[in-house]
Amino acid sequence: MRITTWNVNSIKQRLPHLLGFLEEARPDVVCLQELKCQDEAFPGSEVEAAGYAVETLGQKAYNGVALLVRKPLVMSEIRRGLPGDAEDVQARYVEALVSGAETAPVRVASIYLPNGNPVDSPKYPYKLAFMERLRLHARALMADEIAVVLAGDYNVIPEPADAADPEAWRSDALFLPGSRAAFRALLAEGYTDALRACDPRDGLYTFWDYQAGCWQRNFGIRIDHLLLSPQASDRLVSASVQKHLRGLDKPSDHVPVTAELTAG
DNA sequence: ATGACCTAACTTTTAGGA
Repeated sequence: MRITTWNVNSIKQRLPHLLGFLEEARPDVVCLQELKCQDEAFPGSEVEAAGYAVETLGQKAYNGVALLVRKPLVMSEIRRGLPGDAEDVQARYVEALVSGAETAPVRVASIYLPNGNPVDSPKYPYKLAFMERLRLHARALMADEIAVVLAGDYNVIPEPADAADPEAWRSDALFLPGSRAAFRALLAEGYTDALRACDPRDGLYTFWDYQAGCWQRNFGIRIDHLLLSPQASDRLVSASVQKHLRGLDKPSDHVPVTAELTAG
């Protein structure tokens, strides 16, 4: 079972790339972030025609997340939004139980974690509060003792090895000690960083800014992650970054990251 | 030298992104 996370930076702009990726990679589950459209504007018929069922949590212009599962897999127990964020109107979390006849169930979440910049604005405490709500929910999900995959754009550079030039990010919300500590607190609940578990090398990046020739200079950072519960980690076969998509015309600034799990 | 993108929106300029 292949599970992909991808911040597409506008689903309308990226639909051709998404359809091409679905065809070439044939992932079983895709977690999308930054749809930048409302639910009714999501290109559901095109994605369904490609063989996928869809659950979205859209928002006009900003944010927006979705889950795609390849038929005949099905989604149930859909959750939109994290517990405790009733007053939070930003569309950043959608979760479902994914199951099939020959596949042990996996609970999958698509997460678009707040950026948090500028750090002296309310956006940074909002980021940390979101991460704390996520940690508490991640802990609660452990009680089910089933495979859980929390996938998305975390907007956190976990370690210096996850940036081409860590010094350039020293005072940025993506790399501040508080953001990194909150990410480690998620891991401390018992979750495994799938890509890092499979590949210890430096230079694994998932985002390159559009500006300043960052892609051409490989000035990247690793901020898109799949966190696996022990039951999911036991099934982990491989994880990889689909870097080639950043080189296409009109790319997203993020590329897909995929973890492969055994069927059961 | 200190710039260099991209996207959506009540678009000719701004806000947000990272």
